[in-house]
Amino acid sequence: MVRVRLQDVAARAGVSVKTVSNVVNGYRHVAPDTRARVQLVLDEMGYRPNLAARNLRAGRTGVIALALPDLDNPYFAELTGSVVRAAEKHGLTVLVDQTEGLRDRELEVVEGFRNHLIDGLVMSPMALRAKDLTGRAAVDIPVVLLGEKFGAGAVDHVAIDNVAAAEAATAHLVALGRTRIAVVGDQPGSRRRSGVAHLRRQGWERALTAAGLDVDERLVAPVPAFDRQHGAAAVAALLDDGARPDALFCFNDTLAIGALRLLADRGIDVPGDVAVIGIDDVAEGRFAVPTLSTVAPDKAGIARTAVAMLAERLDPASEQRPPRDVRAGFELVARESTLGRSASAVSAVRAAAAVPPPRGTAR
Amino acid sequence: MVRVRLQDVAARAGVSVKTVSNVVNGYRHVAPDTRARVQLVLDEMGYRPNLAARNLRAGRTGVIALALPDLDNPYFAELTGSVVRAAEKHGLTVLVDQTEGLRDRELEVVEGFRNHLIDGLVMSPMALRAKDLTGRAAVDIPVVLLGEKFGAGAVDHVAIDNVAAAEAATAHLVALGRTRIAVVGDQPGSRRRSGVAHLRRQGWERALTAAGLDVDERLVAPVPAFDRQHGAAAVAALLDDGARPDALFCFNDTLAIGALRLLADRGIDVPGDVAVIGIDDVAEGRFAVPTLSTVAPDKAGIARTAVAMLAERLDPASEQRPPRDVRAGFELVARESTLGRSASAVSAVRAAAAVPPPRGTAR
DNA sequence: GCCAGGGTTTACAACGATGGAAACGACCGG
DNA sequence: CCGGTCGTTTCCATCGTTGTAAACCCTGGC
Repeated sequence: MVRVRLQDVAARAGVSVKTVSNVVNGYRHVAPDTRARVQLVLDEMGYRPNLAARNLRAGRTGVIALALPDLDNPYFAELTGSVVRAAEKHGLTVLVDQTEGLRDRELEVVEGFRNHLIDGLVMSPMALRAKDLTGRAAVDIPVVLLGEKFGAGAVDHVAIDNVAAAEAATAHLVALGRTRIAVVGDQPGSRRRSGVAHLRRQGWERALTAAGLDVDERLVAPVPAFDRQHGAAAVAALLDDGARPDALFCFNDTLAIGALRLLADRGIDVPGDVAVIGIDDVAEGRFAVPTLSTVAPDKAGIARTAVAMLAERLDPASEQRPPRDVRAGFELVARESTLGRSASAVSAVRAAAAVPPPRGTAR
Repeated sequence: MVRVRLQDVAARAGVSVKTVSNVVNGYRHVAPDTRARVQLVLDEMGYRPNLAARNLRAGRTGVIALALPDLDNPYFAELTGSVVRAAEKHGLTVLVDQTEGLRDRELEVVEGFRNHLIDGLVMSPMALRAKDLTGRAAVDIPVVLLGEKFGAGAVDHVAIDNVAAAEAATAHLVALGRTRIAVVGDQPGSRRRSGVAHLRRQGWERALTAAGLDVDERLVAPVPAFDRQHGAAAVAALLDDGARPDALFCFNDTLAIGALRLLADRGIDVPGDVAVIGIDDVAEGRFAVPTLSTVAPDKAGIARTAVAMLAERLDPASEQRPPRDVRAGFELVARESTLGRSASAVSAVRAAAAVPPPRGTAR
C-alpha cells in the first residue's frame, strides 16, 4: 500500500542502495548471504521498482504504441489482440491510440506527443502523407507501418500484397462462373495510389481483365468508410441503380457483413443470386449466415513480424539495416457465401508469399 | 531526430534551464520578450519534453491500464474503444493488458508489475478473488472493477444489474409466449456467487418463477467460455439431448451469435421455432441474420463512469470517498431474433437504473 | 539617493534507479 | 609478511524535469 524505495529496503537490510539494486537486478557479484538477507527484506516490504525512474535512467520504457483508426472495427480489434500478445514475448507492453483515421490525430502520434514514453510505434495509417514522417517535428523513434503504405520506404512496412489478394478473391468468383462482379469499398476521393482501396480495386481489374471480362464502372460501389453500415448502404445504392451484379467483392469483411445483411433484407439469395467475398477473415465472418468467404491475411504473422521488426530496431546491439517492406502471407478461404451450403471451409488457394521472419525474431 | 533537452534549448537561447521549463509550462512570470525568444528556439529545435523524467518528478504518468480477458471478444473490443475515448477527455492514455481470464495474469496486473508506470487500473476480472485485492503485495493504485464483482466493496465497481438484465431478457421471451426457455452460458464450475453467469442465471430463474414456469435443469446449457464456438456447441448439445427449447436466452451476444449459426445449420427457424436473445448489444448483432435481440448495457456510460471514478481518485485535490458501486443503465432491444422480420429495432423496455455520473466527471 | 516591493531569473535539490569507478576486505603466492 | 588479485560493497554522478527559495533587477516613493 505504501511506496517502498530501494533506500527503504537498504536502510532496513543495513546495506547500501546499490547493493539492493544489485540484488533486484540479479547482478553477479553479491555474496550469497547478503543476497538472501536483502531478498528477505525485499519480500517483506513488498518492494516494486519505480519504472518511471528506471526508464529515465535507461532511456527506454518497454512500451510501444499501437495507433489504429478504431477498435470497433473487428479486424483492428483482432489485430490488436495479436500485437499485444506478440509484444509480450518481447517484454513490451502496448499502449493503444485511436486515431479515428484523422490526419491530425495521426500526426499527433507521429510527432511524438508521447515522447520518451514509448520506445516505438506500430501504426496503421489512413490519412498520413509521406512527408509527415520526414518533417522536422517527426518521429525520433522506430516506426512500423501496417497496411497502407506511402512515399518511399522511409520506415518499415508490413502488409499483404493487396493487389494479389484482391485478384485472388475476384478470380475465385470468376472461377465460380460469375461475370458481373461488383466491388464494394472503392474510395475515389482518395488520390493515394498506395491506398488499400486503390490497390484492391487494381487487383479486381486485373482479375477481370485476365478473365476477359469488362471493367464496368457501374459495378463500382464507393463507401465513405469500411464498416457494416456503409457496406449495406453501398450495396443498396448499387442495386437501386439497376446494376445487376451476380457477385460482390467487398474490400473487407465488415463491408461484406453489411452487404450480406442488405441482401437478406431484399430477399436475395447468397450465393444463389449473388456470391459475396470479403478480405480480413474476421471471426464474425466464420459465424455469419451464410458463412463469409474471404481472403485471410496472416494476422498473427503480421503482428509478430511488426513487433519483431520494432524490437530489432530497439535493440542497440543490432546494427541498423535499411527499412524493409515485408509481404505477409494470405490464404483464400471459401465458405458458404460463395460455395453455398455444401461449403466446408475449403482453403482453395494458398498464397505463395511467405512471411520471412526478420532476424532475431523471438520464436 | 535527435533528442533535445531543456538544457540544449537553454544554452542556445542564453537563459537558464528553469526559464525554458517555465516557458514550456506557461508559467506566469516570464518577460514577454524572453518568452518569445525561448519559444522560437523551442520551435526551431523541435523540443519535446521527456515524459519519463516528468513522470518521475511528478509521481504520476497520465497512463492507466485496462485489463480485460480478450480483445477478440467484440464486447471487450467495443468497451476498450469507449474507455480509450473517455480517458482521452481526462488527459489519460490507456495501456491494454490481456489477461486471458487467467488468475495468474490478473494477479500480475493487480500486484502492480507496471508499478509507477500506470496511475490507475480499470479491470474486468474473471478469476480474481476478494483477498487478491487486499493482500500485502496488492495494488497501491486506484482500481475500478467492471462487470464481475467480488468480496466486500474494497474498490470501485461499475456494472449493470445483471440479475435485472437477465430477468428483462427472459421476461421478453415469456411475453412472446415462449414457455421452454433455455439458457446458454451457465458456468456451474464457478462457485462464485457474484459471477456474471451466476447472476444472469438467477435473473432467468426469477423471471421464470414470476411467470409461473418451471426451472428445468435440462434447459441449462453450460459453456467453458463465452465465445461463438462454445455458444454453437452448447446449443448443439442442448438439442441433441432432446431438450426442446422454444427460446434461448444466451448470457452474451457472442454466445447468441454462435447459437444462431447452429440453428441455421440445423434448419431451425428463428424466431419461428426458437427465439434467441443475448446481452451486450455488440455491433455484430445488429447486422446478424436475423438481427439479434439483446439487452444493451450503456457501454459508453460504463466507460465514462469508470474512467471518471478513476480520475477522481487520481486527483489529489479531491477528498477520498469510500468505494462506490455504480449501476449502469441498460435497455432491452428487441430485433428479428425474437420478433421476426417485422421487427424494426424496437426499444421495448428502458431500464430504470440510471448512471449517476460521479462528481467531477468531465463533460 | 536609498529602500521597499514587485516581477523576473537563476541555483539547487530533489524524484528513484543504475553504471562506473573506487574502496574495502579476504585470500593467496612469493 | 607484503603486494596483488579477486570478489563484494559502496560512493558518486547521472538520466531530464520541476518546486522552492534565493538572487537579481528595475521602478517608484520618500
